Amino acid sequence: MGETIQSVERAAAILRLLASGPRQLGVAELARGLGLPKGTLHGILRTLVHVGFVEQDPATGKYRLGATLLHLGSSYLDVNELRTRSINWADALAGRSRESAWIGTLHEGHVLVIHHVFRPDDSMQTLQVGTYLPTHASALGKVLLAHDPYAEPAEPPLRPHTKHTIIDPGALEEELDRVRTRGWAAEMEELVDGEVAIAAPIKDRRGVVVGAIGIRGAVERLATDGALHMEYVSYVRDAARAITRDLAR
Amino acid sequence: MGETIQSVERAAAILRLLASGPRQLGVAELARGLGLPKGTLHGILRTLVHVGFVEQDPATGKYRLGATLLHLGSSYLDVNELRTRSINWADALAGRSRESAWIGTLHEGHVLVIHHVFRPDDSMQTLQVGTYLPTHASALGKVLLAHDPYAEPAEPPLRPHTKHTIIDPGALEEELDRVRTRGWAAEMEELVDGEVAIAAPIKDRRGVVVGAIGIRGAVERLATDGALHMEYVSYVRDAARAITRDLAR
DNA sequence: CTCATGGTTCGACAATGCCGAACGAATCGT
DNA sequence: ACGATTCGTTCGGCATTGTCGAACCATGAG
Repeated sequence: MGETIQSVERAAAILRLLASGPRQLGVAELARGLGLPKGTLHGILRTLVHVGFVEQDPATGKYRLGATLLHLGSSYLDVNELRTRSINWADALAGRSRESAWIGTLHEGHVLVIHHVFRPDDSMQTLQVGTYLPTHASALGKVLLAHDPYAEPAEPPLRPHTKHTIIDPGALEEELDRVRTRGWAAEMEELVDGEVAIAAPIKDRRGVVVGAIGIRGAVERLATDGALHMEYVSYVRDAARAITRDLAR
Repeated sequence: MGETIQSVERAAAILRLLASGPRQLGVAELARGLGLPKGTLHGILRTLVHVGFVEQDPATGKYRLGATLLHLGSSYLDVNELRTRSINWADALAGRSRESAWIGTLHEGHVLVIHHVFRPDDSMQTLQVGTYLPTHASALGKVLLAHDPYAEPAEPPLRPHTKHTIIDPGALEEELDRVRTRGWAAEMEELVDGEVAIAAPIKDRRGVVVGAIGIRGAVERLATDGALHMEYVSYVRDAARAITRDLAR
């Protein structure tokens, strides 16, 4: 056995491809996308259907992700120590700031949202747990990037989300320096127009940054004339410090 | 190739076993649980780690689920038609009833929660999307069970969650009959003490039940002297009918 | 009505991954 | 402090396992 099991790796590639778009894919499309013969793919797909990781549309014969994955994903949240330890602090942060609170980790070049508390007194928000945020255009991402030992500033080019998004690698590096020295990150309408965010790093007992926590809300509530209200910054930093302390025990 | 690919099936079994408990498991434990040689498992685990489905604790060497699964699970939600079509209705239901709204599907003998709207004006609730509810002890489960062609009342024995849980198979069958004729299900403190729930079926364009929608809240708000307030029942049934109509288009 | 495209089946070949025993490290119990 | 377990990991031979490509039907478009 050389290094890694071929069929399992291929199965994972199929799942990732199915997850990459909202569309459901057929055998032929997958074969083209992965450069594998149709017959081979069919065998793996049959197995994935059997274990519930993939579902097949009875009408068209095309394939999509299965419900078992949803359950496995939520099981991951139970195991995740960072999340279980920080849930209460995120609730408190949301309550004190009266804005939505977020917790994220670095994962494959993106910020993976592992917890999300809605803004109090404001329903009609969709939950973002499990989704990706861009590292260069989010407060959480800047914090994680700034403290990542491998300093991987996501694969260029930096995609602009609004006209305020930092797309110049040099400017991003300067911004990350500021984040490092200051200890927290701001994001001024760089991901969504009209929304700003604040984030601070969470460290484990050895001092390495394992995640970030922050809030996000309308610019008119959190800032005046482009300057953040510092009370919100202290809320976020307090929460981050509390979780860090909690993880050290 | 007989029927299904061995290594992929084994990989899935590993993931399910890791998801079954909050604890992280070692190679030896997995080998015992699955009846496979340690060496074999190690190879599959190495691959699962490589694709991010599994993480290994650097300290203890034990394995736990990986972050990629969380992202795959949330991707499933994007693809799921029932969910995308019913989100708005669930929001409306939660708003009108001022209680938490839930949408679930039958999956491997459990109710899989695919959407969950918090109760308005009440933060500090943990999201339940992706978790399982028992079929025999939840309003959603009763609805789904009552209309399941394969009529699988979950594997006995029926586990009691409170002293009101229906644990007698005969009594459950009677209850399901009532649900069928009445068109909706009630659950009076059968899952959690002090909480009641109401649910109604969602059908696709062919008329088969593909899911259920309902609300859940404190018994003192939703009922008086053990009798549900019928206005809540109509809220739920209205929402279910609206989604059914929506799916038919 | 034809043709292209999509999902599925099949059988032969050999590459692939399974297995069991052996290794070194860590932990537990005494 | 020291054996005795128990753990995660490595390795190489064997045959089981999965890969491959061509052939098979359905479906839908032109």
